[in-house]
Amino acid sequence: MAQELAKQYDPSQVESTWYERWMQQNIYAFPDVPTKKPYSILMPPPNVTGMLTMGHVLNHSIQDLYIRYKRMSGFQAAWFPGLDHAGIATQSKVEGMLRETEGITRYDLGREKFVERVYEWKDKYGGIILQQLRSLGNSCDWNRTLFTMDEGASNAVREVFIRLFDDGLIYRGKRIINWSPAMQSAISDDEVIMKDAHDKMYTLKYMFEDGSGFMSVATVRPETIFGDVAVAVNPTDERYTHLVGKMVRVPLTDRYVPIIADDYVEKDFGTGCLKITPAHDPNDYEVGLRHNLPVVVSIDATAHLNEVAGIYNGLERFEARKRISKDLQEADLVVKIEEYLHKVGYSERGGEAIEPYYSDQWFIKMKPLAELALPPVMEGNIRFFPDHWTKTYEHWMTNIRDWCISRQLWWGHRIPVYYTPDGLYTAARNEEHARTKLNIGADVPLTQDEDSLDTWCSSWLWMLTTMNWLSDNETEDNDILRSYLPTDLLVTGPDIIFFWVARMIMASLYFKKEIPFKDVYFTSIIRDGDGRKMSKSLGNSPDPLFLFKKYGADAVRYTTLYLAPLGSDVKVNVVDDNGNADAPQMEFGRNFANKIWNAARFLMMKSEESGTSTTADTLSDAQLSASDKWILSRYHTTIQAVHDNLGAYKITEYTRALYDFIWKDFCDWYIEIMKVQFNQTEDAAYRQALMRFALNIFEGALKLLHPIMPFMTEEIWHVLGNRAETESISVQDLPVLDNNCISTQTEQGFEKVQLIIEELRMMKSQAGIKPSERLPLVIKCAAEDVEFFSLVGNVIATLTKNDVQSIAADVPKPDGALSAVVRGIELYLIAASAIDVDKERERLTKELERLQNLKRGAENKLNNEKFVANAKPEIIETERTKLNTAVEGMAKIEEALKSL
RNA sequence: GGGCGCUUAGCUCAGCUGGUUCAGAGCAUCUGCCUUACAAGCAGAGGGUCGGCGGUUCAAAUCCGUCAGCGCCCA
Repeated sequence: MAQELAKQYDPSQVESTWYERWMQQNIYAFPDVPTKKPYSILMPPPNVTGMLTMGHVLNHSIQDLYIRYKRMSGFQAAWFPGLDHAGIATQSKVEGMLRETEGITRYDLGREKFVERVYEWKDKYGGIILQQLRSLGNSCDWNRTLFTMDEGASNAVREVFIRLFDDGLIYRGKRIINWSPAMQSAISDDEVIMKDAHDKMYTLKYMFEDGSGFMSVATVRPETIFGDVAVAVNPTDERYTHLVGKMVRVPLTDRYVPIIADDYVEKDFGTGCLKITPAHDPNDYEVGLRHNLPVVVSIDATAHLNEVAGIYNGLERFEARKRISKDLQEADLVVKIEEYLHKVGYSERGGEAIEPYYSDQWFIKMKPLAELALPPVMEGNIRFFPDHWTKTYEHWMTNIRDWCISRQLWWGHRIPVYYTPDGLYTAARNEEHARTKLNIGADVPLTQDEDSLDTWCSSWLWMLTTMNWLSDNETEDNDILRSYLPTDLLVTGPDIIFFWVARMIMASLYFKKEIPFKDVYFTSIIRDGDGRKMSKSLGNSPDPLFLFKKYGADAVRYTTLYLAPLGSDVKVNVVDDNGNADAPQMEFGRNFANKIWNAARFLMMKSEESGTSTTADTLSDAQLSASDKWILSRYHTTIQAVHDNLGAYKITEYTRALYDFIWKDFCDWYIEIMKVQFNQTEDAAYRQALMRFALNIFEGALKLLHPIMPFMTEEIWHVLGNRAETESISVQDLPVLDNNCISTQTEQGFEKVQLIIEELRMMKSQAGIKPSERLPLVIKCAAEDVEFFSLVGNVIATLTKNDVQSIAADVPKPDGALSAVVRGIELYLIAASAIDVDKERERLTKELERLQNLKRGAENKLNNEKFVANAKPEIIETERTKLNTAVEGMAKIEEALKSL
């Protein structure tokens, strides 16, 4: 214990050292067959696209908190880590990098070379991310790290495709899908972000075939007129019913299209006439299907107009809009142009406007899966925290739409479908398998589908692939699955409730007939000072590593969880620090860490002074002072609070309970009292026992705090106990709750002592007397309390820097003294010089007013018959006590005022 | 248009299964302290009619309704 501790806590050295030792000891690995009751968590795999954000810090801190908490509660803690290949996001990053650094596109490299380059990227950034997660302190079993493109995971993805195909749940078809022109790929509905757009509403003239005038048709996309196949009106719209069946001419063309009637058209919208362009609008597509209309594609995959557009062939869509708008006006085919605010879909990745695109894609039929996945959540077998997300989940599941899973990307799992030249196709593991399924010979050439699968086609199997399900194409069950599925907790952001959470529930139930997890904790969304969500794309998140370096990972973890309540977003102010985004609120956690560090320094110093040892006896029951009993009661109350709050996922409450106990109760009060107790005797055995007592509580508090501040608690636990490097606090048991130690009576008694001390300090402060000026103190209390206050008198005197003159039931009020009444106890401080009578009168009058209000409030209640009749007895009793103490106190203060 | 959430001190947020002297914490501000654990600290102080209105109740920051503002999700 001879180690010198710095005055200020320096996390940098401590954190890296301990993480390395934990890894060397391999203490976070877990066996396939648990030796204890298992508790498992699936880590949502971070993307390999770049750096982590504050959101990851929050999410991973919560997971690590629960894993460590359960590990210290006697469970086999099993945290499965991994990384996600993030198809579209990663491919776009790598393409961007190639464009900027080498001026080339993926087509210049070809598929194979391009994928090699993406793997290089993945190795680099995946490595960085894993390093960041280590810096955070994650106690997962890294030996089990799974990458979604690993062979085992890929096998499962392929097998799942084949099964769903064979079960008739996967189909291929021409549909309108969301097309990202930048990525040259389909994207799912969930990857489209709707944003307000200021556009123009054009009302165009569609001339009648017989020359009898025109229909006014409103559109925001005049560039799509070449794909028009009809003009639709509402069947109940009397303005137009007589026109249904007539033909009108598409502006700027020689084509005529019919006027049709369809419910989809809103009479009040625009002119009530809608142009129908099935190839370029999903709603129009549905209308087209109902009326057997052709699909005319006029915009190609690169968002340029095609040959159908005649002289506009080859123009980019927005350029075309300008040209066509101008030409329409010159041809007198425009009725009016108005400003129009509406929602437009943009690609989550590329950021460009989505182009609805008519093309061949692969889909999963979602309805049968949704029917499986809804009941467990509605019936509470899977619980959401906060609970209100179940409504969102229910709505999505009951309005489910088929999932477009094909992506025209090179980075991802290639679709395992093989085609013959005759157009036969099937899903298979390989060509041989496909030939068997198609019953064709080796001479028939086969080609594999060029497209890749949506990234979530691997993520939705995460609870299975992390446990090696079908990793060899065949093994349906194994020790890991039997032991750890369903997992206990999933921690994730509510923004991926559909992408991921819902689909995992579907996949788990469909393929394994088992729920994937029991509890789902939806984290807060972290926003910057302006309320914007922190994200990689916005670049408004501080770099976690910068924050770790400046404040310590423990401090960042602690502050983040302290700030992030269940169920609502959290704002973190971001300021600039020499070019780095900084979050000054993290000082809160850093200061807390420093406080704990210094408490440890103090305890160590006194331990050495007393010569106590880890094996020394603690205080006997008979030796416990009122203060000792009080801190013991607070300590066990805190243990209870930790379990209650973590059990209810009230993480913020957990952080507050520990903050209050350690800083307020232990440091502000108990340590100061300990000093008094330590110094008032020379008894070495008592001093050692006292230190042992305090150390036991402090080490217990460290254990309770370890799940959220793993590094610092480990360091201090070693220093205080002089423990070997191979030991770890993270595999110790949490302190055991003893309800016998919790006493409201003890706590209330001590509360009086606290109030008296605070009152005495305030009396000096307000009278302008220096805190350090020692004054004689007289305490006048009820006879039965004299003994109690005599025992704590020294504490009161020392903590207020006064000297006890007398503690008795019947002392006369000293002359020229400052006086106060606290809970019926009279306090007198005998000032050396004349007291300021005006100030004293002011202070006493203020207190008198406060008591008068208290008295009035209590009286009003007690005089109210209905209150006395309805309120719970203990509430009534409290009001009576309140009234009595107020009346008593007032009498004493009035007396004091008179004698001034 | 439908659904969900938020609004408490200058700032960031607790408290909200209604009642313990309940209006709190941290930061910021002001005053005094380098008291041998800690100035990243200690001791004190000021600061809010708990978004507006209405209701239920003996009792509302807490429950209900409504309005306003902000945010998110889905059409």
